[in-house]
Amino acid sequence: MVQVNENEYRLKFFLNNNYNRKICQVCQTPFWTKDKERNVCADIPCTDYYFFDLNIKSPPLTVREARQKFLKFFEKKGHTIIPPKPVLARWREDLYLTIASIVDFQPFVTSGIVPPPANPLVLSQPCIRLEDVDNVGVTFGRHLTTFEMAAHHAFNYPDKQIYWKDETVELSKEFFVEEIGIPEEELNYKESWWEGGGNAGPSFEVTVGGLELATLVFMQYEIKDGNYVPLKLKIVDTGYGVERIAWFTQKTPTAFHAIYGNLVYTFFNKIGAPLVDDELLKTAAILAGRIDPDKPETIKRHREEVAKKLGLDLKYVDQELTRAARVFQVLDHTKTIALMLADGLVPSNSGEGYLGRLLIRRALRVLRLLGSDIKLYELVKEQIEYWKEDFPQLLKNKDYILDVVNLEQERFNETLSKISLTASSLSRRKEISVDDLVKLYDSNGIPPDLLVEEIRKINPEIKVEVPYNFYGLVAKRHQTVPLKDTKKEKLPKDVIDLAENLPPTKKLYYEDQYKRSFTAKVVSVYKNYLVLDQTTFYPEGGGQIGDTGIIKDEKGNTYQVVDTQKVKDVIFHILDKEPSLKEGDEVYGEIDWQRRYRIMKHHTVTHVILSAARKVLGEHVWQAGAEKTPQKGRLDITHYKLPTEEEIKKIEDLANYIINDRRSVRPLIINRTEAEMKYGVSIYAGGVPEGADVRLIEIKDWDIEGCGGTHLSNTSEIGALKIINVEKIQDGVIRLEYVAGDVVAQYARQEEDKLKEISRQLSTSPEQIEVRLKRFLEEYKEKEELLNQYRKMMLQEIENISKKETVNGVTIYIINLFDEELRKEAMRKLTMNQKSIVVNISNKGNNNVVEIATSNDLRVDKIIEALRREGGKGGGKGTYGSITTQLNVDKIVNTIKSTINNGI
RNA sequence: GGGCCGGUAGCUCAGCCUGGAAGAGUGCUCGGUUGGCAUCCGAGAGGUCCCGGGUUCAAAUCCCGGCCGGUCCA
Repeated sequence: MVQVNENEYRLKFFLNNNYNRKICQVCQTPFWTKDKERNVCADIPCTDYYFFDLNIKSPPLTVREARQKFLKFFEKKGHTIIPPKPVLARWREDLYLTIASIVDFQPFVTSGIVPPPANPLVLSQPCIRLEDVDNVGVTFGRHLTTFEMAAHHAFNYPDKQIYWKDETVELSKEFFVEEIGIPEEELNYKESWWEGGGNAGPSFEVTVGGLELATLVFMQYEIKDGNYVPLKLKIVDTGYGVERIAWFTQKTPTAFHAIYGNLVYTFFNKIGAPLVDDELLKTAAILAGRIDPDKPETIKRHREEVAKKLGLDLKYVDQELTRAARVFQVLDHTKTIALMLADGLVPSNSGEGYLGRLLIRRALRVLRLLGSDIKLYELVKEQIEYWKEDFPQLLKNKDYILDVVNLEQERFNETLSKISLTASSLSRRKEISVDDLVKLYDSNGIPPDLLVEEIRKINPEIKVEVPYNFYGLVAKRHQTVPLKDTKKEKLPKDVIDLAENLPPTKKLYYEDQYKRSFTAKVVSVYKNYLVLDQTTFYPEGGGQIGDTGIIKDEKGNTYQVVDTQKVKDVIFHILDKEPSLKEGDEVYGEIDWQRRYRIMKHHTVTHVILSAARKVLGEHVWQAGAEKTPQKGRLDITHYKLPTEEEIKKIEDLANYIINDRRSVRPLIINRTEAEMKYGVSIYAGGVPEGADVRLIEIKDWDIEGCGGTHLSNTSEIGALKIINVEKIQDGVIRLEYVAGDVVAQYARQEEDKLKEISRQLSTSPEQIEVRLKRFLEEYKEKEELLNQYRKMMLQEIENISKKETVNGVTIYIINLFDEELRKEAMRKLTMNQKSIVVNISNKGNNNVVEIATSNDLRVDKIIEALRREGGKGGGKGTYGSITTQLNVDKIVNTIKSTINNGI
């Protein structure tokens, strides 16, 4: 940690209100309090939870009430309430999940590029953090995967100060004292330091009765090369734990009771787990601060302490708390699952989607350990019911959520079905190592606890143990040096460097998307890369490939533009050869319009299809990638199963309806914050653009999304759409390929040509191709049967066909069969009788390949050895061998005979 | 984004480490047993060992590349 100047924390507010700076006797952290007697920071693990014993004025608050109280209070204090963002941070390219309220404003607001939606503002942001997923339940509410972070933010610009440290601390004091009714002496402001996302600053943790109720962060530094550089934009970033406030006021046995109310009992009931005594749970919760998640043995100790304090049998306590912890874990996970899916997460085996699958599988595993056969979706349904007013998106996407949970359960069952097979094969061993368990879990997803349970059923004696830190060991297997992001650049490095010093190119294709030609001045020429002051050549971006065309100079030279690329705002025309141009020359440019127009059709139709897919498949559909070329369009969408043919037809029909409905298409450029507030984060489906303003493409009453591409001005120009291919490219991602406009005709022609070619090869007409093919296949089968009959005949006669000699009581058959199938059968048949050897000699290039088989009372070894001595190469084992040799047939046979003569 | 595991008969898989004739169970077909079913007995059909390349006299097996599936981690 950095050496922090003490004055950062020495606020006027503290000094004027008789707060004292103390040092915690346990953790040595300085903190501020009005209580002269206090010498511990009132935070776990320096103390146990003792807020149960505090007298506060507030009535018990549910999560919703706590949230409302917070929002209303800060609204009263001049803050504007803004709505929360989704739990999936899709406006961020470096994060999957919304882990804090400040994430909503990164990176564009926090870096000062765009203003916040209001200033100061207040919100309650549902967040998801999976770091502590292993600790949920066993700490009885200390750790959760989802929580609401209530926050008031103030953005202080050099020319516009809102408020800073004193006001922030005072606001928090007023909220806690006046609204929650906490005696001011119980408030503690722990000095702390916060760092994240390249920023840093001092912070206070507000602790009361063992609970950290809020953190107040003052973002005032940027970390540059290890140094702290003061920020121009100083941000008040606070985070109040809504669930903690609810628990604090309700004083229920555990935080789960406070968050979920009656749902706790519903879950115990539905899962079929007997309830656990409240007094036992409360004691466990009070002492939960003593658990150190990094030291699994502390969980064991925690239970011993609970048992001791209540004078109960440890085995009983352990059993009861284990059961309760598991039910709590299911409670927590099912809420998080519902929230993730409601915001459009599609479970997958990698990327964002895996986070959903992970939680679903953890929940399913725990249900199994609880011995419950309830369907997970029934529990998720309860969560939707419980939270529907707080998070309306749950109800809106209920069908999708339940459908996915059900499907995921089925998939997990398939994985689990491997357990019994694995268990029975492992149970024969005496001992199973932890390493084996880790490998099985890592590679095959077999949960160790379930596996061991199964193995013990077969073999109770076996030595096997699942260590407490099992999942830590799994994580260790994955610790590797992170590879540098090897982004594929479309331009060589020297060209990219060149762009650094060039002015941005004026984008004529935005002024008029239909513009085909233009004149411009040369800004820079490097090899065959040409930069102009303005251009109508569209550079590759947003999935739309770069334009091609021609550029002419005043001397009458014509250059082909083979591709167009950009580096930031500098556009490079890539020419077919190095031009004889210099800075300042005037040139004329013209894009290949036929090509570009097709690209535009494929681009606009992509937007039409995306919305059609959302309408048909569900709101969760998100663009995972796209490419538009003159030949076809390609759109990758997130969806949890391969769409049926019916669904694809519906999408196609719907899109064609919009095309025929002549919808206007127009670009609009608006401020990013305004765009987000108005249209939501779905405008980022195609990626997150840079800059303060975003360019949106609006198809009237149909679709709106951020896009930098060139578009038609009306959907009717698309003409027609045909989806030509649908495939699953990875778990949770479906690829659609399609053609539009006159390319549909081209595509039809291609298919027609293929059909004609096939017909030609089958010597028939396209009309009769099916009948012809059927006949053809029948004939093929008949021929094969015929061949088999001949083989059988040959086999029956094999003794007569082969050359037969007897040496030293051993019968030698010499054959020469090139049909491999027949040869093998023949060799088998002839070696059925004892004391027989079959030799097949066939020619291969200049060599003879000798295959030797014997009846099972003989061995080939000596013969092989003899032939090797004569220069052959090869080997064999038991009753079969083969060797390649230059010897002629007679020599081979003689060698074999003499070997047998000498005793085999 | 990265790691690991897998792809062999319709299905479930063994064989691969240590290269040498493609296997088991189940299902299927036929026959026997039975009043019929289950069971049992016997026979048979069924294979691009994922694809491509390399090493080798010889590749399901070893090496490299690709495709597909599973799984875990971030």
